[in-house]
Amino acid sequence: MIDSNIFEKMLRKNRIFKNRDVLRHSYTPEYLPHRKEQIESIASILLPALSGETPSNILIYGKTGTGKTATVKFVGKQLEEASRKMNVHCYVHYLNCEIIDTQYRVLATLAKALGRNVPMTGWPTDQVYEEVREAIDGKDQTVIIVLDEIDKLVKKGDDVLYNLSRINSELKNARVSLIGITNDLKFKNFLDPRVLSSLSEEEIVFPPYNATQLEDILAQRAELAFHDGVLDEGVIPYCAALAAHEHGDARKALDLLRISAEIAESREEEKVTKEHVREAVKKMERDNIVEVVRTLPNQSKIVLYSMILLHKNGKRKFITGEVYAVYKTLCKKVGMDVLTQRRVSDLLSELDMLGIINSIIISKGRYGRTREMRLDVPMDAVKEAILDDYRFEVLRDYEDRLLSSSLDMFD
DNA sequence: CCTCCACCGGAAAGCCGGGTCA
DNA sequence: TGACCCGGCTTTCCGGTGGAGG
Repeated sequence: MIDSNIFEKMLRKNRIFKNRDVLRHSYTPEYLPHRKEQIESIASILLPALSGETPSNILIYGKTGTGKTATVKFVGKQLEEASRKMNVHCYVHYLNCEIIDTQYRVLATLAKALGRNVPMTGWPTDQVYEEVREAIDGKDQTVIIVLDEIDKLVKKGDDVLYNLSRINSELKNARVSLIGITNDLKFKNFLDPRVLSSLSEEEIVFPPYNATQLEDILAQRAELAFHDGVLDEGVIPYCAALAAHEHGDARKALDLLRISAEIAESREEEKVTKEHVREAVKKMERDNIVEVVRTLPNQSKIVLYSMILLHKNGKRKFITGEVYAVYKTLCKKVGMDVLTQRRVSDLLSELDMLGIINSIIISKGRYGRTREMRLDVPMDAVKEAILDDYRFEVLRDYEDRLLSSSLDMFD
C-alpha cells in the first residue's frame, strides 16, 4: 500500500487555518480599526512632505500592542503611494532600534537603504554619517525616518539622535523628518533636552484598546485567518475580554486567538472553542513563567529548585529555614558559593514578587516568626527550565538521594 | 502576662566588574 | 595607563516581633 504524501495528508487535515500569518505581530492589515484619529493626526503632520516642505518630527507613545508600529507603517505606505502618484520624491525608512541598536548600525542601515554600499562594520562613524547625508541630499526629496523602540537607542548614548535631528541644517536639496516610537514614558528623562525638543515637535499618544475594540480587531483578522465557521460563538469576545483585562494589548489578544486555534488544530478538532482559549491562557502563563525562571540568576534557581525538591518530598508549605538547609546541600553539590541566610531571604522575597512562590510572614509563636511559602508554578516545566543549565545537570542524578537522605530531617 | 523562638528586614560596609577621565 | 567612580550583589550586624506555651 502506498502512503500518500505526508504534507498533503497534513494539509487535508488542516481545517482551521486559512492563513496563519495574519495573526502574527509582523502583519500589517489593510485597515486599522479604531485608529482613525491617530492615522489622521500623523497623516496631517506628514502632509507637507508632499509639497516639498519639511514635516515636523513626531514622538509616539503607547503601551505594547496599541498599534503604534502598524499605524505608522500604514500611514508611511499611504504616503509613499500618494507621492508616487503625484510624482514627488518621498520615502519612509523604518528601523527597529531593538535590533539595530547602535549609532553605527543605524547609520549603516540607513545608508544601505538609501542605496549606498557601506559595510556593516569597520568604517568610522563620521564617514557613514557623511555617506547618509550625501545620499539623502543627492536629490530633491523628503525622507522620513521611523525609529521604532527609540528608547533602546537612547540607553546607548543619543549621538545618532542628535546628529539626525540636526541633519536638516546640513541639507541643501532634501528634507528629513523623524518619527520616534516608544512605550517607555520615562525615556524622555534620559534624553538630551535639545534632542528632545527637536524630536517631540509633535506628540501622539496611543491609548490601550478596550474589549469592544479588541473584538473588532480580532474579528477582522479572524476573517482572513480562519476557514469559515471554525470559530465557536463567543471565542472572539472571550479573547478580547481577557486581553482587555490585561492592559488592552492587541498583540496579546491575537496571540491568544492563534494559540487557541493551534491547540484545536493539534488535536485535530474541527472547531475552536472557549475551552481551547482557556487552555491557551494556561499555556501562555506557563511559557511566561518558564521564561522568567530561565532568566533567573543561578542562586535564585538553586533556591527555587530546593523548594521543588521539598514539594516533591510531599511538603506543600515550607519555611525559610527548611529551604535554606536544602539550598546549602544543593549548592555544595553543584560547587557554588553558599549565600547567607539573610541573602537567601531576599532572594525568596524576589521570587515572591515575581509570582513564582506565594509567601506570607507568619508567627508560629513559641516556634518563631518566619516566612511561610508555597510553590505556585507548573512544577515539571520549571524543573526542566532549571536543569536545562548544564551546571545543574548533576542535580538530576542526586535528586533521589537528596530526597531520601538529607530531606529526612524535615518531616 | 511574660518569654523566647526563628526568623524578618533595615543599615552599612565590602567586593567586583565595567565604565570614565585625565 | 592607572586612579577613580558607580551600581549591583553580598555579608555583617543587629534591633524588632507575633504569638504558643508556660
